[in-house]
Amino acid sequence: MPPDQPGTLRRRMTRLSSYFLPTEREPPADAEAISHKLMVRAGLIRQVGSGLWTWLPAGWRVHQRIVEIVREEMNAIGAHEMLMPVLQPAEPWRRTGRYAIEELFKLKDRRSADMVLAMTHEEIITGHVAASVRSYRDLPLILYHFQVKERDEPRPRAGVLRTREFVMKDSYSFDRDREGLDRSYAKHVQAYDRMFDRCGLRWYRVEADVGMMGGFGAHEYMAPCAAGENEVALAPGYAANLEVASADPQPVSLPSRLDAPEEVHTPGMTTIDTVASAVGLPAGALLKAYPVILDGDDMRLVCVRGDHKVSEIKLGLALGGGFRPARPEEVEARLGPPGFIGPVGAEMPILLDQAVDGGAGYVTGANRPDLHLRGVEPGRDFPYERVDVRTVVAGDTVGGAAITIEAAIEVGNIFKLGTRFSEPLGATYLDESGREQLIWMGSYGFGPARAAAAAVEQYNDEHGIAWPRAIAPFDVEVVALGREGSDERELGDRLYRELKDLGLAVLYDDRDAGPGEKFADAELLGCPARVTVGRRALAAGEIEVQIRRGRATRTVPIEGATEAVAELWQELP
RNA sequence: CGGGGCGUGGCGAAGCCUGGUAUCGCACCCGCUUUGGGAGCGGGAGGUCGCCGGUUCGAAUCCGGCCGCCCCGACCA
Repeated sequence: MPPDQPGTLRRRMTRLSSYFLPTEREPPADAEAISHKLMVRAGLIRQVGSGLWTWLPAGWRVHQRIVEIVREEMNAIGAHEMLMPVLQPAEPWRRTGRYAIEELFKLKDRRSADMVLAMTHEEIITGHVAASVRSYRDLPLILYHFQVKERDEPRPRAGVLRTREFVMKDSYSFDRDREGLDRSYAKHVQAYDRMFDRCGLRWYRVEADVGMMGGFGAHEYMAPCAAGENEVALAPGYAANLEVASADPQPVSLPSRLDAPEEVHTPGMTTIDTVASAVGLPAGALLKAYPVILDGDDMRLVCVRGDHKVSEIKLGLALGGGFRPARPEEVEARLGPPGFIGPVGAEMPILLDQAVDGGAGYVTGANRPDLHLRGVEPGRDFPYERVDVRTVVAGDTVGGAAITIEAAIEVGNIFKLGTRFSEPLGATYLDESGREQLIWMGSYGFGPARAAAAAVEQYNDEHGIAWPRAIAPFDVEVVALGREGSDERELGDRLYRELKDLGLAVLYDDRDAGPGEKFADAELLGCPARVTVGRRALAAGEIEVQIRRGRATRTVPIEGATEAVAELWQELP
């Protein structure tokens, strides 16, 4: 799909009477997310199947405006646009080990060769670079494309927020070493910050999990909104995905020390809450024991404060590998009855979360039925290794400031891959001394569809969407009241032409519909400014301009109205 | 993958329990009226009730199987 060049979008005739903008009065019955409801109602998107969406003309204009912003910022950091196929041979995916990914669509061609539908393009781009880059003189490089991604998602949801097919801008950086990668990464940070600013989104750049791909660092760009699938932990100067966030815990009042642990009878009390109220202490004065089995079949006992939860992501990072929770029979065999386990006497390495105070007495399971221990001191009563594995909670502090937790949707991510792909695919170069070296890579994604949906999530009211100026389907919607041939229509026609000539993208509602319907449709679609030409104002020598966000209206003299509207538009958010 | 729900003209719903000629609102078409907040009156078109099978004189309705879609969780390279 060739992009619209600046200008061509704007010269096109866009009269609503002959445009395909099917609005709906009611949202689809199965829609939950605001962006899902509004984008369907406003005639921007339509569903084809689970996680499969068509972009209708007005919706595609939004998409393409975002694409153009992204393209400009990528070009500004010296990246080169290209295009790679979605349908690919399976072979390079086998080489990188990604053929096993369940989300990867797999198929066979007519000669029964294994093929895949790409979910990203590391394999192919790295193959090209491996084949053509020979020397350190060829580096660094940043290459990118806008291409469809296919992912067999277990659960598509919320309109275009999580789909099985979507366009992504993916770029890939190639450098000779780690420092070079850091520089390419920094360029992307700069470009991405600008992209999201220009799209008019509220966003955060947060520290992210590097996931199963390993890697040397990653950030996610998160747009806060109710329909978001992620949570971000925020404090002044701090932003992280909740999955990996770290913070100082809130204090908990602990009982005075004991010389040695004492048994407490706790019949049938297998939960933190029941034990806490039985001993008359806050949940944070208890230790929660979480037994896990490592990939090598070894067992570890992870302990966090009773009022905290283990973050499986952080635990995975701390363990440096895969793990699973121990099954009840494994707990029974190696520790004690589930519900009454604890670190004292446990014959396995113990990982103690750093929120647990070292020199104080905690209540823990006794590894015997119906018994807990009080006054248990880490170090004195059991050996441990310090880890940071808990999920932070709102009210914890970073640098003394309390964090808040907000739902957000991931709209972009940037990732230091290192040599994860260059190694299996043989992407190397010769350095100055003629030695073969692996290329250091980064990969960077941006989802225009998600950015569009996030904008709808962030900017809407009971009447519909209120687009940021930069990505609205049209800059101005002209609503002419009255019928064909009336003075209102005549002036509407004129304003439409003049606004277009000034370079604005204008949608002109020239339908033979009532005023209520026109206003309702205009506010649903959400162009940043609406120009109304009606008899009332016409008689006074004025037209009316409504700013969509906030819905404030003002009148403008007909004389010089076009310039006034264009000036006003420049100042919109 | 676990749990829950839904499938009836373009959209939203009722009817299903208790089997008997498919209903309502909006949208659509024609005519007249109406034009600053989703208009009024009159006339009209449009549905294999997701699919297949079974029970029955008769199935949107009861039974079985399948398909599709949504939500929560798990997952999300």
